[in-house]
Amino acid sequence: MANAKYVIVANWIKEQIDKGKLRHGQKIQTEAQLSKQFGYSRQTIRQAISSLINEGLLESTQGSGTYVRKSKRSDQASRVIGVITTYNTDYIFPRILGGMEEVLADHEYAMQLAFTHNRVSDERRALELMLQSNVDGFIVEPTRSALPNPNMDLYHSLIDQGYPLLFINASYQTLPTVHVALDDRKTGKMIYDYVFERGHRKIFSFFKYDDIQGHLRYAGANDASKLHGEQINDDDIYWYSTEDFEKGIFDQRLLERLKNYTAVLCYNDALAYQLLEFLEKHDMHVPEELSIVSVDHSDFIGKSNIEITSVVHPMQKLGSAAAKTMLEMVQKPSYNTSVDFQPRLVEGNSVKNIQIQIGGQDE
Amino acid sequence: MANAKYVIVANWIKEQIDKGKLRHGQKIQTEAQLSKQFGYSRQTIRQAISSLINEGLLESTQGSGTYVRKSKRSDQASRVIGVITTYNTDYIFPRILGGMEEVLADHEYAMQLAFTHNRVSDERRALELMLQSNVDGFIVEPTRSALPNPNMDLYHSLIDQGYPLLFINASYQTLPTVHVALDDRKTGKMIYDYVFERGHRKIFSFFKYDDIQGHLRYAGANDASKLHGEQINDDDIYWYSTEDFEKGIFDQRLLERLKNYTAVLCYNDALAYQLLEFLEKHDMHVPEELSIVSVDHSDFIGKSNIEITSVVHPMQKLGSAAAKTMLEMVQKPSYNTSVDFQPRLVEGNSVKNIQIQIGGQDE
DNA sequence: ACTTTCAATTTGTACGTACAAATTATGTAT
DNA sequence: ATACATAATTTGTACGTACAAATTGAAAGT
Repeated sequence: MANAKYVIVANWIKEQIDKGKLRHGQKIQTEAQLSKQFGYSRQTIRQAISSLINEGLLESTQGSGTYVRKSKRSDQASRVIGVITTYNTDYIFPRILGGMEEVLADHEYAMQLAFTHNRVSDERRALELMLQSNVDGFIVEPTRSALPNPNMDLYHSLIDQGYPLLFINASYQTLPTVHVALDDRKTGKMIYDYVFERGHRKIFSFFKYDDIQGHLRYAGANDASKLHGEQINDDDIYWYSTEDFEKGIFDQRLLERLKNYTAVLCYNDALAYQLLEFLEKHDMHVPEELSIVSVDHSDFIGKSNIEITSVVHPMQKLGSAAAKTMLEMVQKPSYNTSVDFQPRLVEGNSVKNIQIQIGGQDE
Repeated sequence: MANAKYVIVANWIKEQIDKGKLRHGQKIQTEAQLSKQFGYSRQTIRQAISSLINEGLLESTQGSGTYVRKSKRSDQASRVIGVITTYNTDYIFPRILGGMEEVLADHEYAMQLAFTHNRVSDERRALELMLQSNVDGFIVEPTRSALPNPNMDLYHSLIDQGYPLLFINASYQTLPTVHVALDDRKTGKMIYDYVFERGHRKIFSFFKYDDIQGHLRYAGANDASKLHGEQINDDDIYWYSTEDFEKGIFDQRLLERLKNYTAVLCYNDALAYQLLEFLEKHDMHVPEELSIVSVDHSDFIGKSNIEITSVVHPMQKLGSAAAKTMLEMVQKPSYNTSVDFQPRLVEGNSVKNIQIQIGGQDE
């Protein structure tokens, strides 16, 4: 190795920054001090510092001193926003991206895109790639937001470096940041209320356990049940993960289980329409025998004539709101106004009205 | 101004490069020569050269000399591929992008995305944005590929600058470049052949006139008709544009017109399923009264139970093939192998077999 | 309490020397 | 003619000095 002296000094300063002994914006030793410390001439020290300035790690002001740069990037805006979502094949993501792209393009910003396929390893790779290619800010749809996330180190260093970070659809619980999302708790409450008000008392639910939206929609449904003096039991819920869904969760046993209920709350339309198809294949009629209510109000229509009653997902609006928020954040680093879209339910013909009695809210 | 000496020297060298007196790859004067020429010390000259090296204009080799860099851009790969498509909301684009993203991410490349909404002004904006943000190559789905394109200046300067440029789905006729696409001419031939072989002789067609795919599929259908000794008349074709389709092209007059035919060739599924819905609303049965064949084989299913017979669009495969081709082009600038996907037809139940006579191919 | 002035500190510019390391050109031996 | 050793050339590292320019903080003045 036997490096040159100035390389030794440069590496030493780098280490100090990495170790955290020198923080962003902090002043480093003066050239004279370093010269004395290492026993090298001031010129050699200057060469070391000069190389680090070129790397963008330091900046110095005549008469004042040399400082650690606040962030590697702030020098020039690249006018590119990094967007990381789980999928693009789904029914809502293309719309979200469309909404974003429109706003970003209007403001002469480009969009850099990566998908995580809801896998944290892909999320890591996506974040690292985008950090390398110098984006101005990050719009991220969390991956497995309800589970411990191994990429928190990256998110934290990202925040430390001053990158605007905005989450859509959900946010990580351990990371207090700005978000643009559907109010999932109220959404859960709304779909429970809807079937309850139409007389349903035996209510089954499908919720995702790896996304925080599943937790929140469950919590909302729970809120609603308690307000009505009801209680959701563990048996009334089917928790599933992304992988479970991909493998397929419907079988004979589940069919038998569902026969004890009159209504089903679905985490989203992807599940709801699969359920609908499954039920019709096994001659269980919707909504006569079983009512279904869901979330997303996607316009993909199954083979049946049933249109599922569901809460509307803002999609385009969510995308454009996220883009607008991000552009605010890029300009004002202090901007931290989250957007929560209030749920709105659109009626289809998937819920049967079985009004037992008028005003019969108590048991 | 009264600049520092090293700034004077640096500016002088810059001028020499700009004036063309020093060309890319050429060796500049030695430090000793410059020192003598300016009457400044070698250290001062070194400082000037050092600043230009940091700007990326020069590079020097110990023992050999200092040289003008070949080009500003090729020095560092940004590992970002620019992708410009018309839409993302459609049924095929999310899949194409998905296929691309997978391959690019696997090779640690990021994807920068913009949509043109099939408008040349948006295409221009997208190209300009991407040129600014330093991408390594362009994957472009042409906008209104059949009409004269006002952005040819940008495409030409892009090629001149040595950017790899790859077109998907279609290509501009005036621009000889690499492409990855479905063989649209054969596709047109295939759908014509399919209905012809099932006895249809009164064949109507819907083709887009602003995309070259429309022209090619029409040409293919024409090829087929001639081989069968038939002739497509002008009255047998409905030419439409992106705007026409958005406004809606189906009306009573068209319905009357279609009653003279037994089969319809559709440019793509977006049109075919709208046509299907329109026909059913007006009590015209498919395929009993009118057969439909189309292109894309999208899996979105209309309210009816009809599944339209159509040529499969490669989608994911096309996306990943495009990404792979682009990565080849980035590595080898000479790479110019286009990929043409051969059409494959998947049968639904939208075409009636009206075999008039066996082997009755003449007239 | 506020401003002004001035000195000390710190980085920036400029020149000089010396030798090391890599490349290139030259000359010599085979 | 080819291979090898050697010299010359050219950039890289390192130290030194000197002064300029900008900032900072303390002292002095109002």
